[in-house]
Amino acid sequence: MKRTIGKLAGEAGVGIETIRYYERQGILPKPPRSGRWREYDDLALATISYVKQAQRLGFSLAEVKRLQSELTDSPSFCAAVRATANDRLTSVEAKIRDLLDVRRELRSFIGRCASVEDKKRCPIAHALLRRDSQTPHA
Amino acid sequence: MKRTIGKLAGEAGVGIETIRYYERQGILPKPPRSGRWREYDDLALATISYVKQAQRLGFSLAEVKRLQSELTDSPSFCAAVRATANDRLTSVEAKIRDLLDVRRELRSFIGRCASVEDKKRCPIAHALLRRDSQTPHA
DNA sequence: GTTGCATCCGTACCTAGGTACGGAGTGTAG
DNA sequence: CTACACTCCGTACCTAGGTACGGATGCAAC
Repeated sequence: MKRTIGKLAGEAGVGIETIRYYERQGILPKPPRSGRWREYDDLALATISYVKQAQRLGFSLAEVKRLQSELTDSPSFCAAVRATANDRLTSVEAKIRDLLDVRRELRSFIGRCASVEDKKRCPIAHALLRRDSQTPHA
Repeated sequence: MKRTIGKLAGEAGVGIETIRYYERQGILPKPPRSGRWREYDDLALATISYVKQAQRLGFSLAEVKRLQSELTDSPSFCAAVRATANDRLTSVEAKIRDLLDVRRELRSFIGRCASVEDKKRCPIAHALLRRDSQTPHA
């Protein structure tokens, strides 16, 4: 099935400008034209949905593009995909650890904060205070 | 203790340009000058370290700035800080859930991927494939 | 008394992933 | 035939948090 850019955008759930952007970035190939207009097939739709899936998993467009090159150039494409996914898994796990730390600190902070109602006794207040009086009518 | 911008930058572990940027953004007040040069006191150092701590917990500079205004304007500064921290906690928890999902999907993907060595049988390969042949010597 | 580092300021640039704009051409429905 | 929607292209703009540049000036040491 053939469709114009607007149809494809609707089916893929992205904006028209996004598709043209992917084409500029080399993520989507330049499609054939029917006269002036880009003409997309089902493969283009599948490509966009793979890109979106990859983004959801945290891959950048640059990584997607690199995998595309490896697909054509490298005999060990599957190994390259696994390596990329493993790298990503490692950084996701690091990020999870970070966020668990942040959660712990936030909870502790909220607990301490709840016990101080007077901002004059709050150390945060002192450090955040803007001393605009140092620059009067400036 | 008084120091110039370069000294302050060194003590706070940030760049000189970062301090001038914070000043432009209204995060740091305009300091007094000794002649041409900015002159910072210990409070400026404490402010930067609070900002850095806030950033580590995921607050944006805009949120830091908003809290500063509330500090001067609102009698319930402590409540505002707690509300901001609670919002942040909620979004951190959401992000943790997202990342746990992503981790699960990545692991499953890597497992499936490991069982396919031939890229001709890989569905990813088909969707990522660049069909550059459609635009020869362009 | 000059060498050399620090600082001044305004402005432009960077990443990532798009989004918006403007003016022109074109396909299609009524 | 005339609206009107759709598409074309290049280019500028957006967020967030800085970073870099360049020419001028000042301070301090040798």
